Amino acid sequence: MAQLKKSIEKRNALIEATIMLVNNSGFHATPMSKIAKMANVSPATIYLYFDNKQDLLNKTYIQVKEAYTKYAFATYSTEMSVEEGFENIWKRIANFKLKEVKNALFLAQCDNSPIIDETSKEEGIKHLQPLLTLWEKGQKEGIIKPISNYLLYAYSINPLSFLMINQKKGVFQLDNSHIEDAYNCAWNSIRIHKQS
Amino acid sequence: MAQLKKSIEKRNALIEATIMLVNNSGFHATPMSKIAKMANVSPATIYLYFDNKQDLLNKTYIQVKEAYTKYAFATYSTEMSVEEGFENIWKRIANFKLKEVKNALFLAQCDNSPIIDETSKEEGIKHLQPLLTLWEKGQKEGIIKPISNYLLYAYSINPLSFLMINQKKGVFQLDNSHIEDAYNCAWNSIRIHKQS
DNA sequence: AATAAAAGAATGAACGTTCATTTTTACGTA
DNA sequence: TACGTAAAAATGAACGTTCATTCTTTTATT
Repeated sequence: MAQLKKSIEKRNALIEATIMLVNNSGFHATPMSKIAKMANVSPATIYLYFDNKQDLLNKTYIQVKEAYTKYAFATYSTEMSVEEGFENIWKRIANFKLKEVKNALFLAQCDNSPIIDETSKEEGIKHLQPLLTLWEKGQKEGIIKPISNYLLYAYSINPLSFLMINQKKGVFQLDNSHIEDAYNCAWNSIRIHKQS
Repeated sequence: MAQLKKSIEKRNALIEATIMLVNNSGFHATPMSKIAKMANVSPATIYLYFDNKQDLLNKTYIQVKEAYTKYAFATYSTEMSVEEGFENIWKRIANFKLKEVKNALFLAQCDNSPIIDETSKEEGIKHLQPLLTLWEKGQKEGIIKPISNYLLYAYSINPLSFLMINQKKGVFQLDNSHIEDAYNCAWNSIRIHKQS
């Protein structure tokens, strides 16, 4: 791989095209030639920026995942209370999925299939730490259920991916009132309820 | 396609092989030749049972989905109360995912990617009706939140798929105590809480 | 003019599917 | 029961296409 000069635009066009085409057809059903065409580039040019097709996918995944986590925590501060902090992070994540549908769909598909190298996936998960720390704090304070992080994530964050996918199909609209309902589901599923 | 006689075994072997290989590599990365080899059959033989590769995948999907929904509702009766009925169905679903890991993973991957025809997916969803009816009843009784079916599903049922996938990776173990925790998350997320 | 970037055509491997042939099964006849 | 035969089922090799990647040439940059 050579030094890239004025070519960041081209690299971005390639990543953009990859996202679009993978969303619509899946990775293996998307030929390099199509990616090249959509990015207005020769197929050979892709190989100036990426080692091969798998590398293109991995790098795309990591880049999108980083943008996602960066967005998720942009307005969060560790000074916030547990409930306030959770609501803040959750709504940022929901917002990302509303605004950046393409990117969110791409992540959902990658996370649910074996097309991404396991090492690239780990690379992408790293930045989730602030949320895990917040949960830990909430558990110490008796606000969050004392259960595995995987369960907390499965019930409070992951459902948004499912809603995304169904929104894409057009059978469901994830508008602002639904977002509020969804937030209540998420929060109710992980918070501790006073005994009845 | 001709009449199939003693060949149900062969058909099943093909479907079984498809599930295994798609789970491990994804659909497009699984050549027909490998499916044939794993089923101890010639590649050409596949075409006696299925029209083409896509048809093989669709039929596999529908068959597994039907087994799944049949299992899910096997012990449910409409006489049950809403909470009882929900717990019954939920735990059957969880159980299916514990016992039939291969099948559950296969469904999760198909449901989250564009590899299955939309018509086949609709075919697979049809059998979920009893759960939707139960929710409707619960909403009338003021027990279940008055929100979209998609939200109810996203928060109470879909998280199990995520937990599945992470179990397969070996980073999480979905044992009986986790199941109980997960059930509480699910139920808390969709039931109406008394005002605080 | 020299070097880097990009292009398009070429290459070779892999794959889905089909074809020509062989093997197995079913069954009527002796 | 044993045999012969026609249909069904199954096979392995072959075909044609697609695709990732590389090679050679052209274009842009310094």
